Amino acid sequence: MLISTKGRYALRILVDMAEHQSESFIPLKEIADRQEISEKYLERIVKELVKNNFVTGLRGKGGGYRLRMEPDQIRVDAVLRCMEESLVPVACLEDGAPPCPRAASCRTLDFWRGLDDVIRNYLSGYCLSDLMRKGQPGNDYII
Amino acid sequence: MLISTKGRYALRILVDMAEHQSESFIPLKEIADRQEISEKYLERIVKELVKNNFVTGLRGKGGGYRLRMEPDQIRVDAVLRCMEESLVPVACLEDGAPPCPRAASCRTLDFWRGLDDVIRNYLSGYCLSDLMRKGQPGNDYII
DNA sequence: TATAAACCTACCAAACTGATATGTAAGTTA
DNA sequence: TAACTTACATATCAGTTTGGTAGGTTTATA
Repeated sequence: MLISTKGRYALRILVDMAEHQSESFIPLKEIADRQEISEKYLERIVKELVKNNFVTGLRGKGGGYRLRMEPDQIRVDAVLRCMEESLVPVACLEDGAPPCPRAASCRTLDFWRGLDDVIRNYLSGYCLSDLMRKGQPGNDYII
Repeated sequence: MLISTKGRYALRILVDMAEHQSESFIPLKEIADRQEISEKYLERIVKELVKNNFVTGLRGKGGGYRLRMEPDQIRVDAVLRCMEESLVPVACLEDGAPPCPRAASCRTLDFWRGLDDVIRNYLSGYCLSDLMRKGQPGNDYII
């Protein structure tokens, strides 16, 4: 599986926050209830989102989490990349991977690179606001 | 990882066979040597290829494996699909998956479907002969 | 009969996945 | 100040997948 629950849940959390944006903070319990995901598991995920500056947390009563950027400034691939640490379809293309000695003569490498490009391309076209309105990117204000 | 070594090795095995096609059979040891993959591990992979009718095996001295179809009749996605049993980027889209009760209201489902489409589309455009000449599909006879 | 090959079955270590459990720290309100 | 609420921290864990290895059996050829 290219994308695990961590990546999927992270997106759902952020979309949820975006759709319930206000001055105040949203407690994780609220999101967990709405999204029907265990609060404890969400904690682990939100932690990453905090570390990567997508959201801020505030402790104590009235606390919770809040987006740190506007939904149209949060790129989906950036979110996924911080949760998954690799969105590459095959091991050969891994970022830190040792250079394959067969690369020059490999018949399949270009094929995998093409697949990687296609995936990258798709992912880079979306930001959080695109997911909120369930439309395709670039289709703003069509009504 | 979307594609494991099994899928990758399977493609390399088939390309290797295609490039060394003849009347006779190619022993697995030969392929293993050329591809620098353990013969024992290849056994497991070729077994699937036999079961799925991509290759035939012949036992005994002078035996080995041989393609059962022309390289331009073997689609890459068919090969991968029989090795990986799922080429879907997220669990929600799994074939046998129980229908998600949140599907109707899910903000991310369409996004994932789009990703799946893009991947499917790319994979379905290639067959073994495309990999042999390291070109793009449809670029036949440019020289 | 010796040999080479496919074929078969079982096992295994390491990593990854998807969590749960049990706290502690920091704010808010009565 | 005590109670409460919330984020934040750390450890553990069961199950699955991945990428193999080991050892043996069957079938064909020379």
